[in-house]
Amino acid sequence: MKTYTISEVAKELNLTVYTLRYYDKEGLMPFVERTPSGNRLFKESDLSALKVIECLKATGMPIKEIKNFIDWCSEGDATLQQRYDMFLERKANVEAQMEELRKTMEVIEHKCLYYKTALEAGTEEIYKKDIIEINN
Amino acid sequence: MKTYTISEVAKELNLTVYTLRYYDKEGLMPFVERTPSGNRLFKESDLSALKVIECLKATGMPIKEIKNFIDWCSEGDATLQQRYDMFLERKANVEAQMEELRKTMEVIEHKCLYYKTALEAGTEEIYKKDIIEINN
DNA sequence: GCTTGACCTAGAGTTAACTATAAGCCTTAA
DNA sequence: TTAAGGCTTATAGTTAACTCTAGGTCAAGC
Repeated sequence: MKTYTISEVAKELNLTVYTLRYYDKEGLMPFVERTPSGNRLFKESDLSALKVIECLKATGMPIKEIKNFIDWCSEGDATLQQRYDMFLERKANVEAQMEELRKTMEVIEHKCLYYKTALEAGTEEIYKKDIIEINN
Repeated sequence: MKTYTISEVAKELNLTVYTLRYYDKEGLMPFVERTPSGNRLFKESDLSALKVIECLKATGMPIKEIKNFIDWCSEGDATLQQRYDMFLERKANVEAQMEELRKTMEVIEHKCLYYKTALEAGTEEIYKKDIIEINN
C-alpha cells in the first residue's frame, strides 16, 4: 500500500510541512500513523481526509470546529446525525458566501465601468455632480 | 446636509466604532472631517466611500492595499489607470473565489448525500469498502 | 564511522484585523 | 454645577492561523 512522507503530502496538497504539523497538533489528524522511529506515515485515506479538511477550511470553518468534526468521525455511527447537520449548515453557509460574492461582484463591475468611462474622458470630474454615482 | 456621528455610521454599516477608528488610523478615511471639538463628522459621501471600502474588503483585499487605493483617489485623475487596473484585478480575483466556492460546494453536496444515505442505513460501514468514496 | 538530509518536538515569533482599556474632553439635562 | 453619555487619543491585549527556530533522532550513502 502506497504511503507518503509529510513533505510529499505538503507538496501534494499545496501546504507547508509546518502547517501539517500544526494541524496534527490541533488534533485534525489523529488517524496518521508513525514509523517505528516516529515519522508520520500518510496513507491514501489520510490524503482523502486531509482533502475534506481543506474543503471545510475553504468554507471558512475554523480549525477548532473542524476538530469537532474529526472527533465525531472517530466516534463512529453515533454521530452520523451531527455530521450530516454540520454539512447541511456548511452548505447553507457556502450559499450565503456565494450570494455575498455576487453582490460584491456587482459593485466591482460597476466600478470597472466607472473607471473605464473616466479613463476615456481623461478625468472623473464628470461624476462629481452625478447624484447616481454618489449613491454607489 | 445630513451628517452622522461615528456610532451612527457603525450602526448603518454593521461595524463597531472601534473598527471605524482603526480604519481611520490605518489611513482609510482621510476625507472624514471633524467638529470644532474634534469629533468625526461623516457626510453622505463618506458613507459611500466606506461602502466601497467594505466592498473591497469583501473581495479579500487587505487593509494596506485598500489604503493604497484611497491614496490614489486623493491624488486625482493621474491615478485613474491604476485604479481601473486594480478593479479589473479585483474582478478576476472575485471570479476565482467564486470558482473555488463552486468546487467546494460540489464536495459539500457530495458529503451531504453521503451522510443522508448513511443515516438511512443507520451506519457508514456501507462505504468502508467503497473505492469510489475513498477517492473523495 | 561519519556526514547529510529529512524527520521529530517544544516553544517562540509573526501577522492581520480587530477589540478593549484608560484617561480625558465636550455638551446637555437635572 | 455637576453628573452622564458620547466622543477623543494612545496604547495594550486578543485571536486565528500559521511560521519559524533550536536542539535532537535516525537512516542512507561515501
